[in-house]
Amino acid sequence: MADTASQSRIEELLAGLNAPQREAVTHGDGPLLILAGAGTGKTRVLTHRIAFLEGTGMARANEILAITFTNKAAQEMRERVERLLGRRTRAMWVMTFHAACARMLRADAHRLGYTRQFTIYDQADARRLVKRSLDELGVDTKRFTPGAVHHQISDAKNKLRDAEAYSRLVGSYFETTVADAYRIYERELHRMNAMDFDDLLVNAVNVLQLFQEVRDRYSTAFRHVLVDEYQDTNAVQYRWLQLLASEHRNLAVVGDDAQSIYGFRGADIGNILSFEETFPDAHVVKLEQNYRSTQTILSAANAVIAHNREQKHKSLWTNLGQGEPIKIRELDDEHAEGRYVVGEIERLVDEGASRAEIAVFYRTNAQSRVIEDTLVRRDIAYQVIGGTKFYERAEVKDAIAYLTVLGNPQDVVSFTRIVNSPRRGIGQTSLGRVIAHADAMGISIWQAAAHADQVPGLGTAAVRSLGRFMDTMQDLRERVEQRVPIGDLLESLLHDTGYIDALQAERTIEAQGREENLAELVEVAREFDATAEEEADTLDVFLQGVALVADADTRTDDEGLITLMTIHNAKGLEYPIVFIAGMEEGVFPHSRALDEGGLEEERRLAYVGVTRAMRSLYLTSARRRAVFGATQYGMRSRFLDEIPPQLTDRADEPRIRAGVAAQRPGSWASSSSSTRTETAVPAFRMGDDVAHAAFGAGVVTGVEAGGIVVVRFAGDGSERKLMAEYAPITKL
DNA sequence: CGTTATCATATTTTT
DNA sequence: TATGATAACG
Repeated sequence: MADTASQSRIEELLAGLNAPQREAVTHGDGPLLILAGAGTGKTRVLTHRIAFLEGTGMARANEILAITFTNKAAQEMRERVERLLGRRTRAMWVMTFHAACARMLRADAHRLGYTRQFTIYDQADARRLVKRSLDELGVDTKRFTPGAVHHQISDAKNKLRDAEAYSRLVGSYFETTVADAYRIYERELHRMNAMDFDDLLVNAVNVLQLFQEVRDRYSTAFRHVLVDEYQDTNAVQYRWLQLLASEHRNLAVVGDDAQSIYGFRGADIGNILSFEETFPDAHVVKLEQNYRSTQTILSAANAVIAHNREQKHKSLWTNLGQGEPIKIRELDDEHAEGRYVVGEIERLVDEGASRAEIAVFYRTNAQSRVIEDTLVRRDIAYQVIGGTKFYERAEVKDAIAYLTVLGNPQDVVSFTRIVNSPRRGIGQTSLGRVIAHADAMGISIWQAAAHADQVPGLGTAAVRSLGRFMDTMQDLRERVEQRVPIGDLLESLLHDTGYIDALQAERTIEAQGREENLAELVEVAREFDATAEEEADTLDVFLQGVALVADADTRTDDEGLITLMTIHNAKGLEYPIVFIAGMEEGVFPHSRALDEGGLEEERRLAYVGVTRAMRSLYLTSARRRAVFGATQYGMRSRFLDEIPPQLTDRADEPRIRAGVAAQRPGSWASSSSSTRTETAVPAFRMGDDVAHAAFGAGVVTGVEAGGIVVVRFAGDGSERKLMAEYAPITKL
């Protein structure tokens, strides 16, 4: 490794890193803990370290395992490493926990009684199966919702407790019910040759633990294991990492305990807090210099997080200067809050800010609606991150389920999904008979359906309908065996099964949208076909890949779009200008978190939110907010009070120094917003003819409280609710 | 079997 | 306020 060319390449690699970053990058063998505060360049350190290991010959590409939580992060990491190294890195395992486990399991799941085409169930599939398990037990699924039960099961799995271990630990009636459901659920999953997300991890650990030769194979192969966002790992992931790093002990983890916000999903902050106890010889590096935010923002974040007990002390600093104070505004209600936020956005854009630089965060998705309404009214383009995801859309899931059944004939959940979609006249009763018959005979659902005439009690219409359906499926399966490209397969599938026809028959805008989504899915498949190697079993590789993709990276950096999202979704991102709305007790911190002792995690969430901001930060709250229809009065969030006043500009309080206070004595928000809406009400009456800038001519069909008028528009016949004062409407 | 009406119910969610 | 699930009806 000592030739001059590579020597200079390494120097280049290290140039521009600060001292602790360089220390982390160049660390040799042995466990390494990198405590990286927000915005301190942790991805940089990770990618440079990988490049360093490879560049110096300390590890070859196929000896490196780099783990992330999201596909996006994995993709980005690979790209950055490739840019640093100046070459492709196909042999390197840079992927999510789940993808790595799925890949291992495709090779070794047969040892646990699965085939390599096992199906991966997402949360919705899993919940459906839990429901069936509960039904089998005769449990009232209203008292014990499948969601809650699945959450409990998932939690157990994440702690490496199987059904037996779980049942030994529990006492309450709810828990014993869960234990019974857990047992049936596991049995069913296995019988269907299916795994849920948690199983990917659990079964990977099982394979490694039960089969010495498998463990040896992987633990020898991976000379260096690197993990991103280590604070979010749970017990299974921890165990999996331990097994893989057992041979070389080169485990490098990067994380920030202050950003652990997925405890409700089983993430164990203890993994990072006790890393040094687990690995007494661990080298620890702290990254505290932040390259993102102003010192004011960092000081606020530091001050808030200081209120937590459980933490590794860190103190973020920057040389970017103080910057402007944090603006804290208290408004009357959520509408006034929305108007304030949008008003500020308009002002900032007028002053030259790009819309893409602005983000609005909130604690719960429900909060987005009011803000969206206001943005629509003011005609400001925006995008919401996190809504319904591409792969969770019904039509996409249907199409995937069709493919899944072709590969895995035992998969009852997928079969159930597609058998009557589009409508074929095979209802619950008929399907139930087929399933019961399959169970009784010990055959797959596919086989039972293929011989529908032998299913007892099935009506002639159902037999005929099933026969037609299975004929189509049989033909499609032959095409799978002929290795038809997946794009083509999918396309003919959608036509042969009548799916497209049914959508077209609907003649609605939504159906058209669904068709477009399906076209996009075909496109995804075509891309896969184009890049796939000439290997066997491409269908299951495609399906398992698709199952592990959350959203199709819809996050666009479109120039003209304001971005709205929950704070959870904001982790890892940065924006010059950030608004956090709903800073009230009960909303943020969320009431449910308060009940369950999750205050520290809420505070970490606040820390994450605040540290996303580069230049300007706005924190807003509403004195009054409609929650589920009813008005609630919430106190300002405690997190606001944890920010030292000298860092803030609070318009609702007399400021210590003159200036702002002189210009606005008293409450700024209450006087303006409430009076404005009330004066606007009498302007419109039922029956008034009006004109709207965008929708055209219409007639007022109703007047509601809060200055809202209902207008039916002549153009498209639609009826819309508009804010009289803000909507661009005029009386004729 | 499919449609409609009513009622309960309501964080956050990388895979 | 909105959605989703079940119950009753056609």
